[in-house]
Amino acid sequence: MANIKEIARIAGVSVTTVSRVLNNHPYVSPQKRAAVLATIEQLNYTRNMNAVHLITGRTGAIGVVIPNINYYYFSAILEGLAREALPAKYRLILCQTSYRPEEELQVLDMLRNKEIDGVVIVSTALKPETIEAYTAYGPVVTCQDSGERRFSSVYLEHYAAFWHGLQYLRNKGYRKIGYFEGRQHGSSSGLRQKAFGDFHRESGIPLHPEWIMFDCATEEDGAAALDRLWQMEERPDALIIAGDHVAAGLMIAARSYKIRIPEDLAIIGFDNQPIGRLLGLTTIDNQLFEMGAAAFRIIHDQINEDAPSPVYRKLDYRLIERTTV
Amino acid sequence: MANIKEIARIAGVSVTTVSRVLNNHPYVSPQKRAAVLATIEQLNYTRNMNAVHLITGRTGAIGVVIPNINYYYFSAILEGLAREALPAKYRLILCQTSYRPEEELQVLDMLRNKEIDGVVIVSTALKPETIEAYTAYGPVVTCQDSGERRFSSVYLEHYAAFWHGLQYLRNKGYRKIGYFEGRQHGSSSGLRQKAFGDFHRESGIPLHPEWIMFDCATEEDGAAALDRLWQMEERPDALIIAGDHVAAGLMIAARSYKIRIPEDLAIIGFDNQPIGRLLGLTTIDNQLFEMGAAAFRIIHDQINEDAPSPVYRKLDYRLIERTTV
DNA sequence: GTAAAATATGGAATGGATTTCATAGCAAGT
DNA sequence: ACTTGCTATGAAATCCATTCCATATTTTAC
Repeated sequence: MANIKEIARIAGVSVTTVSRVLNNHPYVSPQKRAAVLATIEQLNYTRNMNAVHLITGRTGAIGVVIPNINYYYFSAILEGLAREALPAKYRLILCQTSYRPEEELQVLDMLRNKEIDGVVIVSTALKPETIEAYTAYGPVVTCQDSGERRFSSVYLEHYAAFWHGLQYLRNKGYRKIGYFEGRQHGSSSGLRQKAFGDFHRESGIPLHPEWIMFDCATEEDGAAALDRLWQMEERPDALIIAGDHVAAGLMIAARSYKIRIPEDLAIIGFDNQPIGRLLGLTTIDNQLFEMGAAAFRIIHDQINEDAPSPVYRKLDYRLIERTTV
Repeated sequence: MANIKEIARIAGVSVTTVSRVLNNHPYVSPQKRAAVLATIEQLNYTRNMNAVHLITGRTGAIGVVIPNINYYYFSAILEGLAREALPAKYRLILCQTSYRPEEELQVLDMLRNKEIDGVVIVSTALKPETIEAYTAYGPVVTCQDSGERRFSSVYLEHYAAFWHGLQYLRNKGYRKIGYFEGRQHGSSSGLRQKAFGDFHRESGIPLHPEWIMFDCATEEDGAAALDRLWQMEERPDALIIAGDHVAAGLMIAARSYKIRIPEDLAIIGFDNQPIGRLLGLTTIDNQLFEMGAAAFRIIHDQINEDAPSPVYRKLDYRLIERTTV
C-alpha cells in the first residue's frame, strides 16, 4: 500500500509537503499542492490513521461504558451522545458492561493505552475512587451523581425528583404507596430508595416494605410485579415506578385484573418514554437525550484543555402530568 | 510517559525481550521476565496501543453502521453483536447514520484507513456496488439480503416471512388486510411490499393501497396510523405490522375506539419484542439477537483469512401464535 | 563425541505519519 | 542599503511497539 513517502517521491516533493497538503496547512504552492493531490488520487492513497494516532497522541474516539444497550434509559443517553459526537467528528466506542467491573476497567485502560481520548460512563459498578485514578490519563465523565469527585458528571437529582413524585402522590391523597425499582444496588436507585424511606418517615405515612419490588427491568417484570402485589392481602393505592416501560407492562397487565387507573391504582413513572406518552402515563422526565449530549460536550471541552477541572452539571427533572394519577 | 525502551533500559534487557514478555512469547528466562515485570509495575507502564495497531496492522475494532440506536430492531441486533464481540476481545465502534450515506462512507473509510478490522452494516442507504468496492480493504457483512455480492450477509427472507404472515391471516379467514411499514424505501421493507402486492394478486384478494401506512417507526406512529384508518369508510379486518412496538401503539390506541382484537381487527407483528409478548401479540420472530451474533462470527472468521470468500447466512423466521389473530 | 534442535537474547529495520528546525527567496518598511 | 517578516520547502527527529535476523548458549539425539 502506498504511503506518504511514496506519494512524496512520485509527486516530486518532500514528505513534509505531502503532510501539509493532507492537513490543509498553509505555505504550499498551488502547483505542488496540485501535484500531490493528483498523485494521491492516482495511487488511491489514504492515510494510515494508526500512524496519525501514534504521533498525535489523539484518536478522535470516546469510550462509552454502558451496562445494557437494549434498555431505553441507556439507549436514549447513547442517542444523545451520538447526536453530538458524530457531527463533531468523534467516534463512540461502545462497551456493554452488564455492570461487570472488568469490562469497565478495560475501557478505562483504553484511555491509559491512548486508544481513546475520553470516557463517558453512563452507569457504573466501580467505586468513584477507582475512576478517579484514571483521570490522570484523560477526561472522564459519568452520568450519575458521584459527589464532587476529580472527574466530571452530568446528573439528575434522583433524590429530589423522586421526592417530588411522592409529594405529588401525597397531595393527590394517596397514602399507600408501592415502589418498583430496577437494580437494588446502584447509585441513583440508592438515592431513590433513600428518598422513599425518608419521605415516609418525614410525612408519617407508614412504609410497606413488601410493596417495594426490585429487579424490575422490563415490561414483563412490571407485569410480574403486579401479579405479586395483587396476591397480597393489603395493596397499595399508588405506585411509583422507575422506568416507564416497566409501568407500561404493569398497566397492560392491570387490564386483566380489571384494575382502574388511577381510581384503583395511581401510577407515576420515570423517563418520559414514548410508550408512556401513549398510555397517558404521568411521569418524571429526566432529560436523557440532554444528559448524553451534555456528557459529550463536557468531554469534548476537556479533551482540549491540558489540566481540566471537573465540571458538575445538574439537569432539571420535570413532572409531566397525564392521566394515571 | 514510559515506553518500552525505557523499560528495557531500566530492567537491563533489550526491547525485544520486553516485547516478548508483554506478548507472552516463549524464550525468555524467568529471571529476565521477572525483572521486566517488576519494572513495568514500578513505572506503571502500559503499551501505547496506537503503536501496536500501527505495526500489526490490526486494531481489534469493528465498525457498526446502524441507522438508529434507539429502535428495538437495531438495538437488538447491536445487543447480539456486543454479546459475541466483547468476549472475543473485539471492540465495537458505533456509527449512527440515520441512513445518511456520508456517515456510512465514513465508517467504510475507517476500514480503508486501517482504523477498524471489519464493518458490520446493519442497515444501509448505500448501493451494494459501493459497499463491494470497499471489500478490498477488509471484511464487510450486512444484515440484509443484498443477493450474492462480494461481501457477506446474514439475512432473513423478508419476502417469505411476510408471505407466511399473510397466508396465516388468509387461512384464518381475513380478506381485508392493511399494512403498516417503517421506511417506504428500504431493502427489506421493499421485499415486504413486494410480498404484500404479490400475495394479493395471487390470492385474488383485493388490495387497498389506502390501508398501507408508511413511516410507522414508533409506538405513537402506530397509534396515529390507526386514527387515520378508523376515519375511513371502509376498514380492514386485519393488519400486518412491521415492528411489534408499532403494533403495541396501535393496540393501546385501539382501546379508546373500543376495537376488539382480534374480533374487530386482527393483528400480526414483527420482531417478537417484549412489549408484544406482554400484549399477547401474534408475531413473526426474526431472530434479531442471532442476526447480530452471526454477523460478528462471520466478520471474526474473515478477519483471520487472507482472501475470504463471502458467506450468505440465511436465518429462519418463526410465526409465534398468540392471541391477536 | 558430535550434529541437530531448542532456548535465550539483542540489534536493527519496520510500520506511517507529524512536526521542529533550518534554509532560502522575496517583498515591504525605514 | 539593511532589517523585518512572510512564503515555501525539505531533512531529520519523533511517536512506540513488533519482528526478522543473527548469534550464543544449552539440551537432546544418535
